Amino acid sequence: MPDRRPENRLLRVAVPVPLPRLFDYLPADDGGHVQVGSRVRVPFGSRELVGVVVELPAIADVDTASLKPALEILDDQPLFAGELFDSLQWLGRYTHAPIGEIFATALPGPLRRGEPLPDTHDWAWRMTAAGHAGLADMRPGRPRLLAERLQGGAVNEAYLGPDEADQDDATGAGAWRAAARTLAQRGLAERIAVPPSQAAPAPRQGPQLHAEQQLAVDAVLAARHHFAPFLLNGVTGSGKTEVYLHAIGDCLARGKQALVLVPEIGLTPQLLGRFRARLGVPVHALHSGLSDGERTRTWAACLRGEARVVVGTRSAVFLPLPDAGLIVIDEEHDGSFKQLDGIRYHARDFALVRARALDVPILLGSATPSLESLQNAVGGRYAHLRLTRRAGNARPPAVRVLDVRKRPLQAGLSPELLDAVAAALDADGQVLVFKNRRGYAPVLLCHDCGWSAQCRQCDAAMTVHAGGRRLQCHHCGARRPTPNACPDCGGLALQSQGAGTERIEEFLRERFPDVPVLRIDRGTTSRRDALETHLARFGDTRGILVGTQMLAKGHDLPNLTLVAVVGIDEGLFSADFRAPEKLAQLLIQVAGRAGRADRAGQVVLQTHHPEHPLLDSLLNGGYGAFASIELEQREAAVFPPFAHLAMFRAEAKQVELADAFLLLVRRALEDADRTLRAAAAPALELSGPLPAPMPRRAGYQRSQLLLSATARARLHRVLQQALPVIRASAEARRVRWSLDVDPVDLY
DNA sequence: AGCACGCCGACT
DNA sequence: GTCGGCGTGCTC
Repeated sequence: MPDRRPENRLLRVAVPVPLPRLFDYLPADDGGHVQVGSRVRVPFGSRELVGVVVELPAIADVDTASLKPALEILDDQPLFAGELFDSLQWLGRYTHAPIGEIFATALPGPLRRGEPLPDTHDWAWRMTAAGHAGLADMRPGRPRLLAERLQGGAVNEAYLGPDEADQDDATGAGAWRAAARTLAQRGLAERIAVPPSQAAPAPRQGPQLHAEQQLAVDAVLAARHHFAPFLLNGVTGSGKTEVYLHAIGDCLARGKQALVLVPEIGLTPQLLGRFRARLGVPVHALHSGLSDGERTRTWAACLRGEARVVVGTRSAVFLPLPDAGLIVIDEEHDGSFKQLDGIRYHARDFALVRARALDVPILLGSATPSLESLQNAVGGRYAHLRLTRRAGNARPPAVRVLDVRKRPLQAGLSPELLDAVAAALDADGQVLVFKNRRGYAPVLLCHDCGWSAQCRQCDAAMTVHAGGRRLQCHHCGARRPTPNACPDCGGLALQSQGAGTERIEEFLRERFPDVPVLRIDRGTTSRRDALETHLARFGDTRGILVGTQMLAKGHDLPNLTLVAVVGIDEGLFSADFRAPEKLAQLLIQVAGRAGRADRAGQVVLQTHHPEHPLLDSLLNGGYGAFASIELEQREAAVFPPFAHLAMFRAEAKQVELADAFLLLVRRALEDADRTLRAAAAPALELSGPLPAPMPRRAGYQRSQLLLSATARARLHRVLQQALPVIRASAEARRVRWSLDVDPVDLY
């Protein structure tokens, strides 16, 4: 039996600094009892930091001469225990990130700074004695309705309305809370702290499941006691959420916690309202719009097992789940699950690791699954559940491809597209003009014949550099000057892609002066709730919406009869191997916005490449057909999911410094790979240093180096061996650099 | 990452 | 004569 007495134990602490090692401390003078997973305040150089205890080595085993004592034990119960502690260790090894930074990113700000775990009581309202006496004299109205309800006993603040479905509905919860405050001002009611709700869930009956949904639910319930990954592949409108609700309801009935991850844009009040109304337990939301205090209380409520259901965005994957029973990832293909800075984790992938460690089922839902997940389903690693039927009678929209080669374009819009817009407006419909301009590097395109500049050595488009004067390949680095005329047809209509949404909006305003034109993009809609507000004001009247990604999902637009998609050609010929997948997902999603049960919608795709295989497979065989062709191409080209990638990025004031660092990285990786080659298996492929998609940003020159390996284990071993050399180099300190395992955006 | 220590230019 | 530039070294 090891000696566990605290006075004979050191604290081995993970400190939030970018150093890949742990630091030992003598026990704190206060002698507080420490456990692995608790936070401690420690001296570090000339400052104080909050770290996490990861080991309690015996004093006898360590040279204590240079050790300082810890200052304060911050938790008497560990914040990271069991599964979460282990899974975070795994994440550290997988991302090759310092463990101290991993723990720090897993915690909400206040806990990271050392504040105590907050109370997690609920608030309730109850009548005062004066209230009971005064009820009879009250005038009719909302306050009186509420007072009558409170007569029956205190009511949790989350359930003030007459109907639980009202919660968080702007007019619902807000108005009832106002009524409660009115009562309080008159001394008729008071707000009291109550222990968190322990009530058994009071779920409500949902609609009857159709046969496919029932099969899916049965499959999940049959596997509910163990780790089991499911891909729930359901077309738009097929009722995936109903399947989630049944699985979650079962999880709650077993007294377990459920975690639901949704994309940033997917966490709407409507979704929360639906969950709350149906599940009959408090549903916690976790997203970037919450205050530090709210996030921290939710974290604490999870740790204490009080929160039974949490719906959250990416960072919710770090919540402690002592009683986990189920994890759901909605829209699993969505790019917002990947964190792009700091610890570059993928919430979907980490959730899978956690589900395995927790030994619970995990449900990945999407109408347009990622090729990674599809491949896992095809390979039998995930059970593949399909929902092919649309609920109700909703018909899929009619899709028309418009060939715009040699057509006169105004603000990038063809006359035929404008005719379709006019017709839809004449029929009192709403029109969405969707401009796809998602971070693709600019490619060169001939407007006359559709030719685009391709690299001679790679199967990829070249990107436009140096203000349009040069073409460069991001795969091999090849360069050549931009041609003056199209090499195919001799035309002079070469253009690098793109009229922006502002230009389109301006043009449409002039062209259709008598209807409202609303532009929705990052520029007009930076605040979180601004989208809802804008769309609410736009209403159901005839008019035109112009926008990008943000309009691809979310808010229902029942009067939307025409979706016009422009600017897809850069996606068809992007240098990014993931561009076709993203474009196909986007097209399916945007198209799904048109039309309702009673009125079929219309989708118009404007392109220079009406015969492109992507459009052909998508239009004729749907996403499934597209995906199987695309998977074959990925396999042939040895791209994910048939290869595993990692990306080093570097930026510096001078390109030379960034490139010098990446060259050192390259050499270190090649050395490491050579020493491992005895272990057989094909070698690592390296490409770079190459200029990053936006080669200059904020005065910094940015370069990147891509690694690719067919065996994941090899990729990790090479990184593990090379990283100490890389970190210790003088070059590393002259640049800002990062390593991204499983990068999603290469260009 | 911070922060301290340390050795070279334009200012009270 | 000093204030401050950022190179480089270290953090239990």
